[in-house]
Amino acid sequence: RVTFNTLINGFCKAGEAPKAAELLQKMAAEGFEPDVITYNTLISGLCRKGKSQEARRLLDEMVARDCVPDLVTYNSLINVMCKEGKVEEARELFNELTSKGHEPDIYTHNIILHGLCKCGKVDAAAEFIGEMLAKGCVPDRVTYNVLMDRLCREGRLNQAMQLLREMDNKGCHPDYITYNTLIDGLCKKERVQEAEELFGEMDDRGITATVITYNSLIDGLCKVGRVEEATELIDEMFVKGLVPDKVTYNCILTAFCREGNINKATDIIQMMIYNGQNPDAITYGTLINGLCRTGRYESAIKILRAMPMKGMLPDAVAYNPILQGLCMRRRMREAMAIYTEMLEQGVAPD
RNA sequence: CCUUUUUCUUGUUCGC
Repeated sequence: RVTFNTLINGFCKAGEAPKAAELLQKMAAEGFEPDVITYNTLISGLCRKGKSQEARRLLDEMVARDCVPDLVTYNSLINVMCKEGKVEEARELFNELTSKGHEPDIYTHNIILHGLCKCGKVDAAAEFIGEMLAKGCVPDRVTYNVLMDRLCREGRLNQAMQLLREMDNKGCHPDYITYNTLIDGLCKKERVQEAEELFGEMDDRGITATVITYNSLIDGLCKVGRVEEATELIDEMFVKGLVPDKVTYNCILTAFCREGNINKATDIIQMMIYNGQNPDAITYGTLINGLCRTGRYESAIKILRAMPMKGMLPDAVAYNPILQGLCMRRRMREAMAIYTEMLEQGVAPD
């Protein structure tokens, strides 16, 4: 049974929920009863793919088979409710937990807190922390990370930085996500120099930078016009054994496209392919925008039409710059033709 | 540490 559970988990992590569900059938066929861990694994896997309906169906199935949902099951469900923006519903389930015989744990609290933060209910979040503390539920790294992320997004960077120091004082030491969150927050506010200082501090403390750390810094450097240095960080990543991903190249690509430097833009795309990272929908969307900014609508449309052949569906973001550019130049006939094409391709306008 | 749940990064949106 552990073997099956492990395999099911593997498929879920690889984003292959259907194969995982198949294994559930096989497992039963071989005479192994799925247990609560099997169901939890599948439910969280489905939740991660946003298939909350299927997840609920599995919950019913597990109950029908006399497999009692545990706190992990409920945490997954509460999480998917939050991800769908149904925080109120999530809180109801949270409140019902006790009557179901489970005390919400630190995971449950962090999930709700994150849900509240993400939909901007800062006051409710603050109140929730109060409840949490009153119950003797001690904030952990994740709690701090969630809070700091929210503070950063609200531009309250100094408060976020204070929390960083508070963590150390309370013996709840920051991890790479803490630093990634702050570095990104600083970069987004164009406080790149402070971000670089934190990057150094991270290194001093022996907290290893990740691809995401570099991506945040690279994006920050690009946004303040330090594209040259951003590009050099790619080399530094390789030196440290980190593999730049699509996001890394997309950040640099955005900078070149904003500059209207289509030559360098195509160079970076070549480099990404050479380094084993295939362009994604964002890469194309970025390039299309760059082409439009430089008036090259025909090229942009060509790229757009080539996307399906690469197995990618253009989205509204890929179409919008073309429409916008044509509209601004009063080329409405062409704009409407593209709009029609968009609808024909089944792309929803936004 | 080693079967399951929470936190971090990239593209579009007029003129002045």
